[in-house]
Amino acid sequence: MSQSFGSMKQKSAPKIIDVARVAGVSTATVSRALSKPESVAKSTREAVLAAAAATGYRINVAARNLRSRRTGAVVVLVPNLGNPFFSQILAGIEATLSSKGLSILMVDTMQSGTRLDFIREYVHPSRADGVIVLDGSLPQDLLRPGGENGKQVPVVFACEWHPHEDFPSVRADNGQGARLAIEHLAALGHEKIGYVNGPEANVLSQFRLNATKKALADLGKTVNEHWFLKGDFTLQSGVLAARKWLDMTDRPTALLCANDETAIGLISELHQCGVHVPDELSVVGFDDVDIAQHYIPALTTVWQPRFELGTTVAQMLVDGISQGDLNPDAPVMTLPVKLKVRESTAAPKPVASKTTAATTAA
Amino acid sequence: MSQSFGSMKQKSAPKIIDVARVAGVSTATVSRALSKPESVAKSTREAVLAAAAATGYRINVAARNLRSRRTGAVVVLVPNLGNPFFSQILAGIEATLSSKGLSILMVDTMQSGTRLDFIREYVHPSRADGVIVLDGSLPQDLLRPGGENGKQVPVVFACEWHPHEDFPSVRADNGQGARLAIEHLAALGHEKIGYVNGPEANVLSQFRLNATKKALADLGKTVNEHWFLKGDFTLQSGVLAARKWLDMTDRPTALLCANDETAIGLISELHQCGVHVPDELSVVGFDDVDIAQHYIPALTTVWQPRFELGTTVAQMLVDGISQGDLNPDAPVMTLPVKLKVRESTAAPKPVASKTTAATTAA
DNA sequence: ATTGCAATTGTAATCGATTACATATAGCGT
DNA sequence: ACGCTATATGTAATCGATTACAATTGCAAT
Repeated sequence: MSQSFGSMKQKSAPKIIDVARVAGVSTATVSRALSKPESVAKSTREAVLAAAAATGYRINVAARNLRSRRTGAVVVLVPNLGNPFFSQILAGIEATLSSKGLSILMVDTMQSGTRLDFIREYVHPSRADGVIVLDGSLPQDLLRPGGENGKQVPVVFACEWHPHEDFPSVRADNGQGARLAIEHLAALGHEKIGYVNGPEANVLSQFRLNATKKALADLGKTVNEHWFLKGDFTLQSGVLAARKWLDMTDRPTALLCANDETAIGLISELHQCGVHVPDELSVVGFDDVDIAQHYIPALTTVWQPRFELGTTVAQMLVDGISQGDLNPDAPVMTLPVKLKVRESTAAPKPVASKTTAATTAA
Repeated sequence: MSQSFGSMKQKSAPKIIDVARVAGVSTATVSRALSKPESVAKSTREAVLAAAAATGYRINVAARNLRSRRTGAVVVLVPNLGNPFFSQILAGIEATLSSKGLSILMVDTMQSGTRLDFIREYVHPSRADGVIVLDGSLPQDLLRPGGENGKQVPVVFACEWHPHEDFPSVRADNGQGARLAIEHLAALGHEKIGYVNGPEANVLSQFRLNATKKALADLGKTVNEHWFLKGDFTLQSGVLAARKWLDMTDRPTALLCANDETAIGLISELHQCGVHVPDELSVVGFDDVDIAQHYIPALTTVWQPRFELGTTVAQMLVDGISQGDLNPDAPVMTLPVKLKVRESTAAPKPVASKTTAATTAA
């Protein structure tokens, strides 16, 4: 009854030569039939496919990669996988890359932050065919390895970018987003408009901040530095911003936040303190995360095409990989944004102390 | 002035033999010095390391993988990368795997859903050293490939699992979570308690649903099928649940939702319709996503240790990989949950029609 | 019939590391 | 001094596919 008789030998995984034998052709033909089907005769192709199916053949990726000097993988450097903002972008990247047969090596630059060498490992032709960077604050030499010797891995940026380098990149029109938000607030009648920034070192923070100031200036509004608060994109930084706002003597009547998390943290803390949005303060977010329209109040915010950002940057990289080179003239694609006006913004409430209310009357 | 003189030959990437030459040793020694440093004399090791640094040597991963019959990669099958619920878990997985030098191949089973073969590609020893599955609804044969021939890839589940298979898995104590939620509602005085389910096919949905019914029964509460609504974990399904609740003649006074998204969609839609939570309906979520405590009202919900779920499942897999085998007795780890009582739950409002209010008085 | 070209297929070198096995050296007990 | 073991290193086979190059075949044009 024992099953361990000799004939039951553990046949190891079938290799290309096994398929070749079954199909009655050479390994070269099998390889071609599988990877470049149009280069073999129809009858041969069918025989090979049948043999592959019969033997249960599965290609050994390492062997192929070694010989063909590619990896079939793209490294994605994410600042913080725990941040839901990136999930839609990643989904877009995944959709495009997987449709091209490329796999995704996901690296969290925050987790791995202590060991830059760990990240450096991945930015290398033997590791990946290309790199997508969602983190604008990585040291530049990490992405331009080697210098003179050997080929570089194509690198593209999405969302964030390196201000002083010219890598190809795809981004949302952050400047336009800030401008739309400020114009919306101005149109509602706000004169005293502030801003809650993201991390100072972050290129998006800087860009949105500058665009905000410019838009305010263009509209002839006061740019009061006291109304420009620091933050770091987290819910908690919104909470802190709320407390700072409460402590102010001369409060802005509207705040644009560097992202939705900040806006939500801000509104929630104000709510805890009995301050109502938008009655006492108008708040605008940035990104239009899924929750935004279901927040209470529904958040007025700048929508970004996050999924498309992902698909676009992935496509850009795929094109670059297949062309062999990527930086003809470092294209920068800027995708349009939209302002979603919802319930967290309203006209400022008439100020009791001043008699500006009178001016409203004819 | 031309730079293109002959001596400026394009030196290709240095290989192990180049390092060996510089260090004055054999390739075998270089390999050992780099991967098993303790097996080589101290002086040699230093010489090799210096030579590696001098030449700028970077290992060719494909070559190593081919020879050593491993991949250094773990496949993570995510149901939906766009869903922020998974980001914390992924971050935990990333933290643990990257600390072990394993890279992550991220595959979105929803994106790739139309082509199961695409996913099958990844569940193979030549592609990955192990697989972490966050999607309980994948066909089983996909994860148990081949059958008799060849070795299997170790597979572990996190969060979700296969009800009829015994893969090792790590999960939150969903039953306890549902029970805590129901007990909390009961303690507040609710008699009419309902539930908004997730996708019916989802194992979490089923589990939470059953635990909810059991908890209700144990407490002697009515289990009214009309109060058990369908859903699918999305914000939108919460919105629909709200409309169904509004349409009811005999409404429950409290609803437990299968996840936070549903709860938030529910509350936001009720808010739009002028119904106040928790005054007119108590709502409990599940998962404690970051936003939950900053929602208005702050969401009472069941907290799950998401990051730890990730680190734990990754560690389990790493152990399994190093032991060569994984399924000694298919361990199932259940991590504890906590109920976070916040502001979306309150005692039910006294019913006007009945005179039950009188019973409250002594 | 012969040559030339295109379409197919086969042969064998090759990708770059790891590792089984062989060899050399050093240390140590008797 | 001898043999024995442990440690360190070298030699060369090996992982499993791809692909340059050669060889074959069929067919059309001359």
